[in-house]
Amino acid sequence: MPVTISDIAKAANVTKATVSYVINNKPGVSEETRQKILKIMKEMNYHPSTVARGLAGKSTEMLGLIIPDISDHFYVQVVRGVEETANLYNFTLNLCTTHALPEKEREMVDLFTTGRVDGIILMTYFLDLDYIVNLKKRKIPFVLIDSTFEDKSIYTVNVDNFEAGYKATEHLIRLGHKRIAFVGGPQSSNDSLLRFRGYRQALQDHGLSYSEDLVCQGDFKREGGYQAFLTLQRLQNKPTAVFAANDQMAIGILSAARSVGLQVPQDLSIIGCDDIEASSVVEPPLSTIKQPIEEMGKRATEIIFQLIYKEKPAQRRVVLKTSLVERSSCQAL
Amino acid sequence: MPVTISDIAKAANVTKATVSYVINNKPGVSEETRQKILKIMKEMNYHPSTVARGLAGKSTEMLGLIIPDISDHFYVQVVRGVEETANLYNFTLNLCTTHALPEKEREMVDLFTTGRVDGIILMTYFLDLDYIVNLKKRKIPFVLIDSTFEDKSIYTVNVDNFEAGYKATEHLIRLGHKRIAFVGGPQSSNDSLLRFRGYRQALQDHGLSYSEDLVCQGDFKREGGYQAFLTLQRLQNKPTAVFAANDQMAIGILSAARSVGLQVPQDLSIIGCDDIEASSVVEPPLSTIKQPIEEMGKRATEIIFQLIYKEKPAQRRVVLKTSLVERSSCQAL
DNA sequence: TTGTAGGCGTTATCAG
DNA sequence: CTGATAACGCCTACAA
Repeated sequence: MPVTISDIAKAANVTKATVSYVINNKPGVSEETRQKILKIMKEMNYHPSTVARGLAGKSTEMLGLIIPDISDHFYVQVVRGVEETANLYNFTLNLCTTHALPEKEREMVDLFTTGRVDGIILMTYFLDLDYIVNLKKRKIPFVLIDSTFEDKSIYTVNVDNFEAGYKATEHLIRLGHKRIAFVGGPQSSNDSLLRFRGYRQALQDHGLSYSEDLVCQGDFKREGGYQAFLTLQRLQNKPTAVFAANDQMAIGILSAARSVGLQVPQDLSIIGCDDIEASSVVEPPLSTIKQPIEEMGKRATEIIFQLIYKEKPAQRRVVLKTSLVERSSCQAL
Repeated sequence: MPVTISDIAKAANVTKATVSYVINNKPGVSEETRQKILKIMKEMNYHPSTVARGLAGKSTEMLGLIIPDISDHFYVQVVRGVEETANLYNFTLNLCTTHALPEKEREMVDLFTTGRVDGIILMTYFLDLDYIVNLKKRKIPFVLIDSTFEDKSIYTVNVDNFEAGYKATEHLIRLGHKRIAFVGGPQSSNDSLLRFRGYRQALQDHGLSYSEDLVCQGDFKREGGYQAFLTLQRLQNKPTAVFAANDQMAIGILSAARSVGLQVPQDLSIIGCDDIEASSVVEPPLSTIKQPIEEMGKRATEIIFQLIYKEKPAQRRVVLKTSLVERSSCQAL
């Protein structure tokens, strides 16, 4: 249906090969013919079929991106980073979601390894290390984002979640808090676990005792934070500060605190993690640990392109640092 | 590199054609051979190449989606609706952004019309009607979201922005407000224009006079709302309520009001438009007009599939209704 | 019921 | 410098 390379060849009175040469600007074509062909291509509004090109073994100019869920702002930010970087290379994104279903994860990976894309960025949580390592046999570059694997043979990009927990807790400690609660995410969350470890380590490094009472489990949602705080409030010895493993929960804690008549930050300091948009408009604005999420997408994409173009990436594991965003939800004791 | 149809054929002692038949479960293959082939495909973990299949004229199982910007929450929601619907059909998304650059828009459309995808959903703002109508010649289904065209020959999905403006204004009027300001988006925004028209119409229908003084231009951003409100404050006869053409600006107006010592909603009622996440956590929670953005993506995708599968969509123009979300930023006078 | 052969649009190889 | 020609993996008449 659309105009093909043969149409151009015919119009220019040459063969397809010659046209192909000028498309990929390879030598072996006289300047005269080259210009003529270029002109005709313009006139006929010709665009090489990426599909055919892909079949013939060349680049598809597409990157596969596998995320669990596009409703989650976290992944949206990753997508943003990937998209913008891919754009620089004139690549387009092939996006799919798994909804954190193991079979879907495998299905999507299989889909992408059939030559439909030139590289894959994956955020999967159920594929085991064996499966991932075996992906290398399929000869298509891939990078993992936010994965739990520490294997040295694969490329991964992560945020330093331990450091995030450490920083948040340390901030509270510096403000003089001694009874600091931790509200975690769901059991299954590795990120939450690492932040928790950072929290413990910070307590320990500053000579504060760790108490299980002060640790609550949430679900990364606002309501979970709300409930968790209510639980905390039933304690004899209440916390003066709380570190929530993400901002959504921190905001839930904020409303819970208000609902029981506490003032933030006068009566309670709160720090979150993520730096979502809502955190800056909430009252009081929420102090938080900002993660370079978009940057993760960017770095992963850069690695993919190095792999595609056969350059050797500097490192296999990149771990990005977080930063403290001080707003008004924390106060010195 | 990966296992191909020939590999399967060889292993099963049949020809590629036979394998192809069972892949597309067509008749003409004995149940016995079919089972045998199926089994071998499983064993060898075979997946037909979508690329080759696309070239041969079959479905690519991909939808092209063109948006201006993935940093904008509005488009993210559209993507979400599209993605989820496409998923039901086992389609994958080919996403690209134009950053609202005219050449990019054209480039992406051209890209997608070369057979790389089975259908296109586009949110472009610079391609003229002629160009769009001509797309039909390329024989690939497409649907426009949030477009300004009223042409009856193309498929479009929109939100009723006029109604949004009307509803917001009417809400304020019902609360007894008579001096209602309007803070619009950038000049180029058609959505903002339509909401403005709704605003005017509501005033008129309720016998209120329209005054140019009460209309300010913003930029759809928080800062723009902030500045716009400061301008409004310089008026002799100040407004008692303001309708912002989007929530970001409404939030800016909220801070501006606070900064000049006004209480919301006691001294000033504010209503926004969009219902972004921040609107529910801001203090006081913002009343707004909720748009079914995700629904737009969903509807557009459904139309695309009807087109792909040669069913006739019920209508060419679908216009979705908005709804009022009452929170605490508006008060009866 | 199965196999043969040609085509989809492009690239690559190898002569001329 | 240019032109045939054979892949690439799959689909679909048509023939056996």
